[in-house]
Amino acid sequence: MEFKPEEFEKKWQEKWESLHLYRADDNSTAPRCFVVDMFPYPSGSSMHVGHPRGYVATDVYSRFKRMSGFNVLHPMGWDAFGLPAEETAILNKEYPTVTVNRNIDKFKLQLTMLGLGYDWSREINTTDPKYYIQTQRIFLEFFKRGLAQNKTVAVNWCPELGTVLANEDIVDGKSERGGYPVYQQPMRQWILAITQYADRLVDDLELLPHWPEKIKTAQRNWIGRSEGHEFEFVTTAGINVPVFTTRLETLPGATFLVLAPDSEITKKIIPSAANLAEIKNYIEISGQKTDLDKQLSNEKTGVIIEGVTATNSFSNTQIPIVIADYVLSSYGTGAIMAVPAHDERDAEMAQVLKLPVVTVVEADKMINAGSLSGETILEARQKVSKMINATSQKRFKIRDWVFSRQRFWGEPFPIVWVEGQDNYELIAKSPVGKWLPKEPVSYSNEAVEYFAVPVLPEFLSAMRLPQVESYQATGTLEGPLAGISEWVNTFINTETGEVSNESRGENWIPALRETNTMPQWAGSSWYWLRYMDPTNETAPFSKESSKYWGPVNVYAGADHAVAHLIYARFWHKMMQDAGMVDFPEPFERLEFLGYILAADGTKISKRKGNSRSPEDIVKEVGADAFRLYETFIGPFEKPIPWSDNGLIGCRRFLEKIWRLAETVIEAKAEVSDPAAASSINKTIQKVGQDIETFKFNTAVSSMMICLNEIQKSVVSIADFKSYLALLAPFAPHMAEEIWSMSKAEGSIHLSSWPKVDAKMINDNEVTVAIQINGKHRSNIMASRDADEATIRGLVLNDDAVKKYLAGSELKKFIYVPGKIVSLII
RNA sequence: GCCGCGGUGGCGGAAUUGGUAGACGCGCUGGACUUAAAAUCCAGUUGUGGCGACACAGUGCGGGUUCGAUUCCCGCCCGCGGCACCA
Repeated sequence: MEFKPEEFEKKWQEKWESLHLYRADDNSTAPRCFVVDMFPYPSGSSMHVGHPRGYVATDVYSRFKRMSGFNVLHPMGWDAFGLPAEETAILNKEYPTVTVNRNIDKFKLQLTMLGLGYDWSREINTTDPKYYIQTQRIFLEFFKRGLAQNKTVAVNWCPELGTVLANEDIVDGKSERGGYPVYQQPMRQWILAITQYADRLVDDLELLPHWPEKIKTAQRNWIGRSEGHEFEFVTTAGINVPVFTTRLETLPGATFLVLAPDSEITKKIIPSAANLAEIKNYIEISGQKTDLDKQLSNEKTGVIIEGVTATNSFSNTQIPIVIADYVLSSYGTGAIMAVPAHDERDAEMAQVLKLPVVTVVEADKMINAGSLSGETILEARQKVSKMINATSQKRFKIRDWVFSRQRFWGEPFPIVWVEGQDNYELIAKSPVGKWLPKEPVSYSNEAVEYFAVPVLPEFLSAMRLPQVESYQATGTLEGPLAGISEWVNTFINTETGEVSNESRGENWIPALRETNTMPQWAGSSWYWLRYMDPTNETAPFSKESSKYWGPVNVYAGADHAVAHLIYARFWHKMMQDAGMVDFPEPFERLEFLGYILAADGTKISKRKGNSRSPEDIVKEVGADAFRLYETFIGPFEKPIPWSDNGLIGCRRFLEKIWRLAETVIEAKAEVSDPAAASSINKTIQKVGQDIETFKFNTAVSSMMICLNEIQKSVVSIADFKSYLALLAPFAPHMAEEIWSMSKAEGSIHLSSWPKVDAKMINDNEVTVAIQINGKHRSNIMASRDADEATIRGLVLNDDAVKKYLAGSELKKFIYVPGKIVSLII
């Protein structure tokens, strides 16, 4: 019979789904295994050959764990909020839900076509109101803890996209999407205080031994914790300048101070300057620089404040104060002591402004530093600290997270604004009170003060995105929701906290709904928890479900080394503090996936049309061969250019198995050849180990080696079934088809992973290599546990060895048991 | 600039508590089958020299340690990824 995968693949896919083969059991006593893929954004352009790489790998892993006796939860979902869907929807004049659902259907079809065994009963979609009402619910926990704040900050405003972008959305000073210019604009924004968790986010990386070191390092760098000292310089302007430094011992070499142009301290000091006009001019110019400008030109600019100096309290000298934009107002105190001898940037500045350079450290010892000369750096640091009464300080690079977007297609904040403190205090007496932070969140607009009031979980349905005709950008800094009056104008009941667009008499006061929406990161910051309890309507998930399923055992995906994986950890830790989960980290093990690149080594992109569709490949070689190739192509974590070349090899491999199956089933042998049995048992061991460690390429290779070894031998049906079981995670359709052809019971995917029969592995006779003066010259066969004398006899009797030894003296004989003999002559 | 990862045949790659480099797959060469082709099967395939047995060289480059180095150490070169004036 010919091998025609197209004739049985669909049949099995439908059968598996109807049998609920991949449903996880919430009440099993078996050990659990929770495997999560980074869920995709269902774009309009459907999947290319790169997407399935990770999904196939986790599918193989999940099938292997299921066969090994685990209660496996392997679900899938959609990260469907965000700009592209909104833009497509505007273009097609349809509600974004229509766009999103169409794309999801397409993606789901593609995943199913590949035989990926997900538990679809737990499918989630971040844009489903039943899901995002829970995202809003979690936001309330941030709000309650004072972690959701409202600040007017300079944000990255992108006029073309009509929105504010996070730093992560900007690449080389331009928007990641579209490559448009980005400008700094002050705006009222929601901020999540991730900096309050910075220490824990660094420290708890220690709890993650099964994360790749490179991801942990990237996170440490991103959070950027540095430990140093803070202290003040006295100035002749009568104002003290606080500075932060990690090199306190270099204070003797501090020859000037530098202030960030936009810092508060600069504003206070410059009225005393003799060259105020020059300074104001500099501040204005540097304020107009975009991030891109700053990256393009690394040349230092700055201006000295004339008529004001600061005291270096160590050397007791007066030093100049400089305003320069290489110092950032957003880090440290917005002011530094400049030590040009020991800091490259300060050195450049000193050169531009011709300021003095004093070397105070040489070969790790202090010099030119008065009483400190000769001391080590650490001793000097401690002494200076005492001398000037500096305080130890920790500082972080990571900033609080700008968490709002001026878009329509995102989760609305569960917040309404009421006018005036009286109204706020009135509402605080209602059940809303226990959801309020210690410090009220408020802002002023045209002399009116507005207070943020959370919408209680039971009334969150009032905060669903409205179904409206137009949801285009307003063209102002505000988002589309600001232009929809039935969204903006509402009422809140001061007794109950209920929100409604109709005032129903007493206790109802006017309120304004928040018009910003959350960024796409919101829904993806907790979704793995929703899989555990996907239909819960009263909470994001139950405590019991998270106790049973959490944490995720294996989380697999590409990219997002910092942003998503830090946000997810941050949300998780907040939820731990809120008592929603009781484990500190969401992902026990992280497997980082390498991208499939286009054949030319560049990124696959729709625009360039440099990729192939999975449909085409499935048509050509079948889903199983495609799956095999996706895993065989190279190490999981390594980026690899796509090439069709190896596909045919995987297809041939399956055809050979198909032919062997026919022979085996017909022959009905009771016992295999010993060599074949040995080979299969060795392979069982190897494949299991390799899948567990995500080395899928060598697992496939070892199955190929085994097939080459057994295809000419007598193989019993039982042994062949063992082999088939190894193949099942990789080629589920064909394995199932042959399984049923051999009249086996049930599905192969619910059968047990074969046990290694150590007795069948014949590894007593081994090849021992012989090296003479470091060169490989010959091999002998020997018993694995032969003693040295026996080996010595065999070696000296070997023809090749005799030839080399003729006329020479054997100086040394080294035997590494079972492996090698090294002779020195 | 800083941090991380990597460099092995024509190609994807395998092998690292130091022990036969190039498994497996693709491609290529020759052969069998066929009227012919496809498919399949068999043999070969790191380079150089040799009809051949075989010899020498060989894991980015230069050194070192070792009986033995793709693996460890020192100094470079190149590529990829991330961060980027963070005091």
